[in-house]
Amino acid sequence: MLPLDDYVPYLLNRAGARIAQAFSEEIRGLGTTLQAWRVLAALRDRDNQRVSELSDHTSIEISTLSRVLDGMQKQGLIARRRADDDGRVVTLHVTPAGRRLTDRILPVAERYERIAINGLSASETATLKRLLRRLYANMDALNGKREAAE
Amino acid sequence: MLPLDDYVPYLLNRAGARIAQAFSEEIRGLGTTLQAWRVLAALRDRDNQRVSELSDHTSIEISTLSRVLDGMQKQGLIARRRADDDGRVVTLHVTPAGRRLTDRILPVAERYERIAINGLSASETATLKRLLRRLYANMDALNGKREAAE
DNA sequence: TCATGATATTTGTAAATGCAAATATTATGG
DNA sequence: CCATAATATTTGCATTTACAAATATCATGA
Repeated sequence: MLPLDDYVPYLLNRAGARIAQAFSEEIRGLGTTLQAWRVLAALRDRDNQRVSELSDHTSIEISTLSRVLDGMQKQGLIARRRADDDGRVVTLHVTPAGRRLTDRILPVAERYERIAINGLSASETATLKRLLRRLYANMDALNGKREAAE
Repeated sequence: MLPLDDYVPYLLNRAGARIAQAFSEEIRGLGTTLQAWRVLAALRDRDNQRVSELSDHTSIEISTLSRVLDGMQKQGLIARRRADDDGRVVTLHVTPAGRRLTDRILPVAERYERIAINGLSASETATLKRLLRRLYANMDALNGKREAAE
């Protein structure tokens, strides 16, 4: 049978797409993009990440991310630094301008979180977050298995 | 504060991206794409949808969708038909070949649903679905408000 | 130490995407 | 009935994206 609105990947995509769409439109007014925000948010969580880590934390494919970083660097939002202990690794750093932009986006991000979970109780929100983390872990386990098989 | 993994849009995107990624890779072996599957799944739910409805149900931007439909039409998976009561409207129909492809993707889709919700109880799964529908409705309400303001 | 393989990132290139404009058709008010 | 506005879809075009290949650096074992 499988009606569409009982299919988790569909529900997930649908909700995510709507939030991303609305949020993107809004921060366009701040002269930036959703992808750039994902990078800034990840680096706010922890600065000094390497490109591959950032790719993981933002869900941006690594070669795409490389070019997103080009753009952000040109805008002076981030800086690339070559790791001194391993010359292959590039680490990313938020500049003061990047921090200022982050601070302007943050209230918007917080507002969209509130809009998204509007009408959910605190316990429902906590459950939602827990289940979403579990979904991610489930998919991640699958990835691990596939890589191990190679 | 806002740590990233406590932020609903982030958790949503992250889980959705992982599922989409794994599923895409898999159905590539069937000679098709995630976007095409979204169209087929939506039309399986209800055939005869117009382009704008399909855009809504698949979360594919309408001009992008128009070209996805071009490709699927060339592959003989769907047919376009002009509505006889309104010449502006184009409705979409799955062909027998499209149905055969759908039948081959369906078991894969069902498997990914199972993988995603692995470890969740039936009641947790039901809760997850309910909360995701609510999130979508919340964002949709926002859209409605914005359009009404114009 | 040197050759070979592994890892991290970037770049080449073709395809996908999305905004805005164009096109086609229908609805509405005078 | 006609002009104008509204609606549905497609197309022009610049940007973004992703796969594969290239590049740069490091690790390993003979």
